[in-house]
Amino acid sequence: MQITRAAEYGVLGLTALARRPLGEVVMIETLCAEEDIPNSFLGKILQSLAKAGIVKSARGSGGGFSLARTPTEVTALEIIEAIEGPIAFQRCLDEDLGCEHSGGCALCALLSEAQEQVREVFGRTTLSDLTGRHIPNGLVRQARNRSSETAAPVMPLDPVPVQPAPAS
Amino acid sequence: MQITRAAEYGVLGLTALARRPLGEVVMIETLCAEEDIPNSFLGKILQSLAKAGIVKSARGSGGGFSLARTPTEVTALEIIEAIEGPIAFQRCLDEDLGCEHSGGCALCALLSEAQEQVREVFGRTTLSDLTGRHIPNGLVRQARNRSSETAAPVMPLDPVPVQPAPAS
DNA sequence: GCTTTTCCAGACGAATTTGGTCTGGTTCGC
DNA sequence: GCGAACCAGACCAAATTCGTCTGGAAAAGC
Ligand code: SF4
Ligand code: SF4
Repeated sequence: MQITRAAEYGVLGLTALARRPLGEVVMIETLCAEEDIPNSFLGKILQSLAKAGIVKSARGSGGGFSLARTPTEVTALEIIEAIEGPIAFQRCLDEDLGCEHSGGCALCALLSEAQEQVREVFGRTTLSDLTGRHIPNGLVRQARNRSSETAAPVMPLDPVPVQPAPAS
Repeated sequence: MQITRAAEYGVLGLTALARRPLGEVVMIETLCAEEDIPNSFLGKILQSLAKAGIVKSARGSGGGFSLARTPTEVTALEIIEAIEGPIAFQRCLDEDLGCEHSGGCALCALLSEAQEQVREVFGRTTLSDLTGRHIPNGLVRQARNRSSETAAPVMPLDPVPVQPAPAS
């Protein structure tokens, strides 16, 4: 009953991208550093996202990834399903597999209801919503490392030095 | 992003039990036949349910399992969490593991919201709700087998011969 | 007290999924 | 042409899932 790491990294990676002006091209390595994601893994994840038309990729020197749409028009549901495939709580709710009992199965009905709730929550949350209230995980870790050098054991999480919102 | 088979079988097994008068003792084998569940697997699942105080077990000849509470007082959430452990969409939402970024992580907030929705749906559905609208999977399979002998390809799912609701 | 029947506890293991890495390409800018 | 970057897929280790199996232990009946 967990979201996979791939989906988690995918969403986080996109917030890193969405934090920038629309259309800016960024290398995988940069995104990984900002959100603390294993480098080559994010590469693979972004490929799925590119196929789904959420990001655009540019090869060659000066290349990287950029958002294909504005962050307000990309939902978390799209991102997650692009990476993990359709959300399905059981095989009966998966289009491909199915279950012969699904007609009269009470559990199937219950799971279907729960699943719809999840899709609703993910579906109404856009990438820009997420980016707005997100503190880049990489920054958090850096701050923690610095403070441990200077002996303070717990980091107070001061006002965060995120880049100012794009004036749009 | 799936409910495990164990949880599925657990819920189905309990509907089989709840279909009977409260307190009736039934053997694993009988329950398995009714809902089409691998025999020894259900044994293990029922052990967790017994530890959680949802069913009572009786050893020896004439033994088996019985519900420890009325079906109206057992929620699907209890059943599922007794089997799978607490529902947690990510490590940050799991009490034991946790994640150091959880403070400022937007994804964590989103997953938390989705997860609460699921818990709400499961929490308000009782075992008696489920039993009420459930057609035992074993019966469905038997009917299918019979109809395939007599050549009818699709089974119409007639009014089902489930035992009448306990007059209570 | 012996036997039969049932659950109990946990070891065991095959299959699948997850969480990545690596390699050999391909495409682009220069 | 060269180097920087993505691309496609093979590959792999670890974890999890989905069970089975075995040797008990308790209860009932004789
Ligand atoms: S929940 Fe019911 S319908 Fe869905 S897979 Fe399980 S048995 Fe089949
Ligand atoms: S969602 Fe955010 S807080 Fe939760 S585990 Fe992932 S990084 Fe940590």
